[in-house]
Amino acid sequence: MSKELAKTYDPHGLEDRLYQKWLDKKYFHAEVDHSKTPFTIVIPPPNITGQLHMGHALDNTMQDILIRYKRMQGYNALWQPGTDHASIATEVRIIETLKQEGIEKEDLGREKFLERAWDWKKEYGGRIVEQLKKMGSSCDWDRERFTMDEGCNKAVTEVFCKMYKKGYIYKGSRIINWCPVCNTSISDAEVNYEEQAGHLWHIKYPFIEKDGSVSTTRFLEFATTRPETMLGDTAVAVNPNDDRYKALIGEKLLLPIINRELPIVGDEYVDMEFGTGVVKITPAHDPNDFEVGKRHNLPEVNVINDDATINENGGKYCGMDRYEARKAIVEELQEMGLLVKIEDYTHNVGTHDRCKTTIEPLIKKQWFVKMDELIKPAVEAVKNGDIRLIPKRMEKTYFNWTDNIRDWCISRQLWWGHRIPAYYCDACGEIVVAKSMPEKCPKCGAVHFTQDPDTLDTWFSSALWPFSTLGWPEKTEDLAYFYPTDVLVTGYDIIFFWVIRMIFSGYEQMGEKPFKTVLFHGLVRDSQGRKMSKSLGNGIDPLEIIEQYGADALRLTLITGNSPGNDMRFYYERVESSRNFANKIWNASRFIMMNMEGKTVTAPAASDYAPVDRWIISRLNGVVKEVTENLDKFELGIAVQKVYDFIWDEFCDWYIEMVKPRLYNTDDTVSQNAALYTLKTVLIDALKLLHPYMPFVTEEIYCTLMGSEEESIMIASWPVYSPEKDFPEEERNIELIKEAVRGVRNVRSEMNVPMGKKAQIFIVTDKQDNIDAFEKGKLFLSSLASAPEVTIQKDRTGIASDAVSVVTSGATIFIPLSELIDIAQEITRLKKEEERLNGELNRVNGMLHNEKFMSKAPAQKIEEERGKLEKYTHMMEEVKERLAQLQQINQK
RNA sequence: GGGAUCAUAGCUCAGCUGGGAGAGCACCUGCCUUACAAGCAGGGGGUCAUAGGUUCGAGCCCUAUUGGUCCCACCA
Repeated sequence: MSKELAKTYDPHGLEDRLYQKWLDKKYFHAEVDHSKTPFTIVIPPPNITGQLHMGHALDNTMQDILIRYKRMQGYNALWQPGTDHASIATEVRIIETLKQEGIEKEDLGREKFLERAWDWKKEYGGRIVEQLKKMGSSCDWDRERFTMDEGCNKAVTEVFCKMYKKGYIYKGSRIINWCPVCNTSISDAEVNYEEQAGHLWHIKYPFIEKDGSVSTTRFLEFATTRPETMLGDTAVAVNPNDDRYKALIGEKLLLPIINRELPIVGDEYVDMEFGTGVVKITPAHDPNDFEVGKRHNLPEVNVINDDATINENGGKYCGMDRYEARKAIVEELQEMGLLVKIEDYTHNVGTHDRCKTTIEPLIKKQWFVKMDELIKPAVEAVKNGDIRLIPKRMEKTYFNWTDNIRDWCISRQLWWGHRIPAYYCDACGEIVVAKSMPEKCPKCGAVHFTQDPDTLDTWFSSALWPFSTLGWPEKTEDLAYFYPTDVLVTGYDIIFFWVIRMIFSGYEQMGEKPFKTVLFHGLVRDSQGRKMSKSLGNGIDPLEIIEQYGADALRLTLITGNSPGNDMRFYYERVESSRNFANKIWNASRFIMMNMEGKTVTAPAASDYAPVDRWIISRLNGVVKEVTENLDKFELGIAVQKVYDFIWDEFCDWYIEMVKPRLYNTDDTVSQNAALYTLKTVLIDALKLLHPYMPFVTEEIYCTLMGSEEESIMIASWPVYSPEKDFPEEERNIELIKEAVRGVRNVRSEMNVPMGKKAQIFIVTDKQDNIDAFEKGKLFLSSLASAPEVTIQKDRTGIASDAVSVVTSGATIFIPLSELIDIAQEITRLKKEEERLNGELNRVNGMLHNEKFMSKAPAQKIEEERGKLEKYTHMMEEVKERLAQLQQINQK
């Protein structure tokens, strides 16, 4: 033994040391190897601005579990890591720091700004990676990538040019979501709708009569939540089926303040039930009005600047902020007598998910990805099961988005990101999309070009992540071997941002899905179920938890009792119990090693194993089978629960205790060796099953047990279920003994017999099988049941009639404790037992006498129930007989 | 408006294809039994939201209702 384990489990100093060892040994590294089957996961790249939070911790633990499991199973496991440039998030952060220095982004200029951004990346980009390492993540760090590294840039340019040629990328003037604070367009997915208290202003516009005069008597009333946009009104719409208004279609109204003529148009978009059934149409500042405008060829009058102030089209309101203008316009309308009323009204307002600013719909020239064709294979893949979403219900969310998909606005008015590879001829304005600055204009022959100033949506490059990280657009061996990847693990909150976009990009660029399975997890919430957020200050720092309890405890906590796609609450108490579990294995291992000290433990002959050895081997075998199946079905929480129960309950609380007498008996070294060997081998396999979840503590124990730091559990082979290790006979027999032990303990506890007080027990059964079973378990039965003497016999000969009796399915156990027994109390206890058995018998009999059950239930089920009937009948007889006896004594 | 999801022990949650209700924590009782008090042994506690239905059999499947959470749409 190279060293001993410390007395208490302490993760400090252990985790960093082992992680370094794994790195040094290159265990995380994967190379193309055609003799092995690849298993690949690409990491959802964390933002370079990011700090490790509980979401990352959960996400990475799940991936690490899968990767470690598959690696142990002999797969060529690659966990591809990297980080995301997070264009807008990073740019905002840099602007903030610049502001602190009193510098504006524009003053610095694009080039200097990008220098700052790269400095930032260098300084903070590595931070999140170091934090992932603290979690124990077994990523292949030699392959670490960045969405703006050379390879990814190449992939982005390639895709952009390819899709432009195909007509899938186009530049168009459309209404887009504009963030006046970030000063950029954003995609639909980046808009959050928030309920806000506002008002509904009822306004009326006067008719322009046929003679051209403005009516002083005829008005048309409507309601709006945004009065300031009236400056851009170019029509008023009514529903053509609306009897109240259809005759008015074609007539004209006067837009007050601006004095613009507005036609009344008929459009079915107008809801007759809502408000007055009349809608003012502002094509330049409302997505729906934009559509109406297109249908009726209405002019688009833009009245709002990029910074959300009113522009020159707003007449005297020019220069005012949108909310200031709102106030002023309402006042003016009131003075003109055109304001009918103001109602309180709560409605949903679109806000930018990054900065929470109310977005402003504006018509802008932007770049778009045409989605209708691209989305088809992505829909098909999920429909036909080529890509599996776990849990399955996520498919609904997925289809909900794909069915209503709109073109994706990909251009951003930002500097930090992939610059759009579009060049404009300085002479004629011709657009050339190319991988580099063109030499001369294909249209006019001029040689000077200006590159489009915009950058791409950050998700454009993330969409390519599963193949860009493997070398695409080059045809690399890595790509051929590791693509498509196996599992994508991520939160359900980025299905639209990322998952769908990776899927259609994979099919479009690679002609193949990017991954076979998507495993979703939920959010980690605080103990009160609230989202962890900076503003609430309720975030729990995973690094602090690791510092306090260790990464293993954190990992176990995040996985236990968690099922795919479900949110979970985080409690310190749960981490503590996870840490306690680590301590439990630690001490069990310590105990086993202490007992092996100075002995050479060898594989025993098959006949030297005790039944209890075969029992735990068989139980382990069953657990191996189930846990493997659960892991294959991505049921990580269920799997680890089984490992936990096996280790703590069956292995520690039962097997170790059962085996102690043999360990302490130096006379029978054969039996002692069998026990030690079983302890050791079962422990090793249990550690292996646990390793993906708790990599550090399992590695530390494993190496100590093996006596060498050169060993590693993470490259050891995963336990395999084997039918030869099934011992149903021993499982049954040991279960009988456990039941007997529990029965004795139960009675002793009820009667307040202290541990120290030993009492002889008699085990009575007329079944030879059971006698044999108890006979073989006699040794540990005695210690577990605090009985100095255990007598096994076929009848009650020689047992005091006032002994306490416990009826179990294998035998009736008598404990002669005459000085303690209270006959009346004993009768009550047995009557309760009789009642219970009666209930059981009624249930079983009910089933077995039900003709329909007998004819329809599976034969196996019927057999099962028959077995129970026999068992309970026998137990009932025992109880009745015992009761009769006691009642007799009581009468004396 | 459309959809998803949840409702199980005091709390937080498991419960995989329907076949006798589980865990952790908390609580009560007794134990420092030489691996572990971060522990051991024992115990209490659930009409599985409500009402119907399908089935020999429902926590699980179907329908409706109530309450909570979330996503999508965005009727001015």
